Amino acid sequence: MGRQPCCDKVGLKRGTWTIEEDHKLVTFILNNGIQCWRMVPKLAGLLRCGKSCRLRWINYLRPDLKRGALSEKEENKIIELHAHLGNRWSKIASHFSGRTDNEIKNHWNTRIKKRLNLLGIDPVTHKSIEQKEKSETKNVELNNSQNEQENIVISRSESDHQTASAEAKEERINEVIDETSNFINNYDILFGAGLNMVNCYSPSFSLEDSVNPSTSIQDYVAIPQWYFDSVDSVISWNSFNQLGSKYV
DNA sequence: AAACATTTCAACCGCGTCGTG
DNA sequence: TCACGACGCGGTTGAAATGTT
Repeated sequence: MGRQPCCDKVGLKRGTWTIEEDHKLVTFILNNGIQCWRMVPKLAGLLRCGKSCRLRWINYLRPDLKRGALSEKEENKIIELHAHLGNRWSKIASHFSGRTDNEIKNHWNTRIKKRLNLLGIDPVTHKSIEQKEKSETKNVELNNSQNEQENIVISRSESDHQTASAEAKEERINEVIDETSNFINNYDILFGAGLNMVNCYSPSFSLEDSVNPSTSIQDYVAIPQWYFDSVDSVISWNSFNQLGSKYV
């Protein structure tokens, strides 16, 4: 058989965590580490499922978490990374020490999306909204013209058909190249990061190619997290109590 | 001061992947 | 190889906080 079930959900507590629960979870993890999330709530004396404990620890209780709002520099880095990685929040978060995927995702959905929209950039495609609309119109026109061409081509010879189709493809490729270079120029002006977007479109592109040249690669690599020898070496309960004041 | 609207973000849900027996 | 279950991830929800009228 496979592994044992994570938890039976009957009788388990849900919703906002209390200070007491946080205290129990932090004490347990700092003293024992995490072998298996399924066992954590039982051993820590919590009426929560392992999944809930994991989430609480990762998103809120980890001692290495940064507190406070994301800086504009961090925001810009998120935007850059999102342009390459899309909604892969955990991948994006791995480029920031002390920030969680949930935090970045929330920040993206509540603030960055709006900021990009205000700047006239589509947050999904990272294209200029105006150009995106143009591009969509062009695509419709292109499809229509292709349909027309196809109707005409039916009566043409096979070789004529191939020529028309190749021309339409070439035209479309040129359009995409124009749109891409315009967008890259606009994006570079907006964020001024020296972002080498051209490389994004090359087959050999890697994330290392795209980073700001003034930033070392190490800045983009998440520091390995929380290896604990003892509770006292990492966090004191005085500092934890300060965190706890958030709830009062 | 109260009522209502909007924003924020912690927590949950469901799914895909991977490990185990 | 298969079935089962833990884990991790991304999308979504809803309560609390904040802003506006």
